[in-house]
Amino acid sequence: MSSVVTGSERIPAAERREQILDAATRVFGELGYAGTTTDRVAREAGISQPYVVRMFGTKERLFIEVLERTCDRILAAFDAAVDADGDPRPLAARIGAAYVELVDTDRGILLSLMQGFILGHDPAIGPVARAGFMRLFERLREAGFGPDESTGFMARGMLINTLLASGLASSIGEDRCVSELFTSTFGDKIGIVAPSTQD
Amino acid sequence: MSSVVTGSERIPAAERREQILDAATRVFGELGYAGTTTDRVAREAGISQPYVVRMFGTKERLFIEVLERTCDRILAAFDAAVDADGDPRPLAARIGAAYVELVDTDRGILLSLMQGFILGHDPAIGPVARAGFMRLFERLREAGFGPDESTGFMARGMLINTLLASGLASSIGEDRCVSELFTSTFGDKIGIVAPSTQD
DNA sequence: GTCTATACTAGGATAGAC
DNA sequence: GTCTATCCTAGTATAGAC
Repeated sequence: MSSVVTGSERIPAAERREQILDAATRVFGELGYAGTTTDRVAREAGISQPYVVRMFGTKERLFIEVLERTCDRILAAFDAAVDADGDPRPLAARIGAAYVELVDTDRGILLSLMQGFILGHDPAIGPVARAGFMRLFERLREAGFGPDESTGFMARGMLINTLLASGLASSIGEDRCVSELFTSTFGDKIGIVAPSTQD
Repeated sequence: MSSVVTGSERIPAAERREQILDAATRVFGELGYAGTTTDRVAREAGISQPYVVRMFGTKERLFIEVLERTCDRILAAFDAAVDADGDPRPLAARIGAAYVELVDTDRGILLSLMQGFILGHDPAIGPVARAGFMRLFERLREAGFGPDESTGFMARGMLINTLLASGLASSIGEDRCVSELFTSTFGDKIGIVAPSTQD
């Protein structure tokens, strides 16, 4: 659950920055770059719209910061999975699980990254998104996976992102085919995405 | 190569409709729903902005029509691959190749569909996008593929869409890792996405 | 560090002529 | 069937007070 900010006390800039980035990650993930307004981000962060702009210069720069932070976090999750010696599962299973668990921790991370990827045309954002994508791929290669296996990982990741973004998860249980699809995609981790009954 | 319309003679509504849908498919695919302006679509179709709105009512409806048409075309390509008795390759290879070849025919199709998937939050567009996604999945199931295999197909499709949208294709040859990734993703069909040398 | 007020532009949609 | 003119809202960004 992401902490929803309410008031607007006078707090250190660095901390406010993080709050804004958290809010922006959620909103960009849901509405995309063009669909997001700085005002919406501001309200979710509990501050005024001009302050968001003041702090990041432009909406574009805000998005780029979100993208980079997002990518860093996924890499950190990969690294943690690689270094988890206590875990008896094979490396591939650990990294896969780490990615799926990010959905639970903060799905804005995966969604905003996905939004960045499909913005390749944009002269400022495109290069950042492409670099992020390749950093993820390269990290898999460095972890010892071959080209095909790494590509397979990325493919499954893109499917996960798309399923989350599309909102299909809420039809699990209603539609037999959707259930099949999610079971194949998430395996025993399906509980993370399946909506609770009292929705 | 998509035919770029220039003039604006008086032509039958049905034909104009198709021109607009073609243009809209391209533009939505590149810029996303929120990022696309009806004016841009109009200019690409060689007509005035109000006429686009006049013909489709709202930008939202235009996008929904694009989405549905797009989905129909992909299903048609799948069906053609299933029914291709002359082709000696196994069914899985034929369907995979059919999807990749759509990139060549009209990459706007894949991109605009992807843009729809990512818009699940939208109350009007979300349901259409989800239905489209499931139609594709179900068609694979009907063609005889199991849940896991069908899911694998969708995953590879989402990766292809993401790679196209991100614009990474233009770095093939420049970056060793990018080349690896594209070779793994597109196999011997890589020529379709690789940019020609005199770019 | 944070706000209010506001300037300015873009863009969807409508009216109505031809 | 298609255009021009235009309305109106939304949204980024700036100025400047507190």
